Amino acid sequence: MMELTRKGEYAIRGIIYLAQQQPGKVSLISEIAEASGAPQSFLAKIFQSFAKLGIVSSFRGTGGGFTLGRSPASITLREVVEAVEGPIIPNRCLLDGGVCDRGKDCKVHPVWRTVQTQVTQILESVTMEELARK
Amino acid sequence: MMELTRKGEYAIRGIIYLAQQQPGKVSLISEIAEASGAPQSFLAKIFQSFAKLGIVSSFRGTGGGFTLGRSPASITLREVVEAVEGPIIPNRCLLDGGVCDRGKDCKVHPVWRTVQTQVTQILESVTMEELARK
DNA sequence: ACCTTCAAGACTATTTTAGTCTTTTTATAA
DNA sequence: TTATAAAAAGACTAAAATAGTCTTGAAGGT
Repeated sequence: MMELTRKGEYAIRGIIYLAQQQPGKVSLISEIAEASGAPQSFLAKIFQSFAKLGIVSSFRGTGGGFTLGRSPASITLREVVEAVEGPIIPNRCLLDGGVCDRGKDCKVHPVWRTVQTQVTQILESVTMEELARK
Repeated sequence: MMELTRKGEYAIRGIIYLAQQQPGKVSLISEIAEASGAPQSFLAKIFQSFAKLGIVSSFRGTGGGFTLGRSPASITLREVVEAVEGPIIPNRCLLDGGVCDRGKDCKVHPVWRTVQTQVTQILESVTMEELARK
């Protein structure tokens, strides 16, 4: 239960790789893919969505590739995970402000809310800067 | 991310329904299914596995059905969830004692370990007795 | 012009989820 | 002892999510 997908793993490894490079250094997707053990074209898709979110910056043509879009210290694990896996929602009831069709006296609801809060906090507290340290 | 499946939801609702009945009262699967809004034959499968684990007791023939296998206070949400969804493992690396192919210097590993511990503790601390109260 | 690199979108295979249906076993009751 | 009532077991199916691949296009560099 609650398993990160391969997509999520590749995403994290790829971003950490970028965070470990010298600031401003542009890395090819082929290079990132090899370093993180991810299929290149799959990782390319992931990084495309990161580029849209500003987590990475992309450059085309000769000498192109990817760099981090912001400082490693400002990118949290939560942001990376949610970018590829969607929001952290342990239960459908927690969608849309948490209105559950099972009524207000559902005792399970607040438990999942707690899980959601805790997990979010843990992932929020970890930055790429920390994860990049060797 | 980290979403409980329908199976998990049905399982929880079904067990709570049983926990709300008078101790010793036998409930038909058709009755539990209706009360919990689950497809009967699907819920039957779920309760079959619960019976094997001793979470519920089953009785065949006329007057048969299901009761809780133990006191509601001794059945935790964690037990119910893990019975249907498998162990709480946010990352593959945490399997088999936590040996990750990416080496010991993987900084992400302990984060997922923390998530695992926290979620497990939260679910462990909630019993069916509490959830059954109206 | 030509080459390099990412962007976008269509496509596919595998696995997981979410069930259904049929047959068998066990128990009760007439 | 036969009928009936229920769960157990197992085969089966449909839909969705995951985990990719492949082709073409667009942007930038030489």
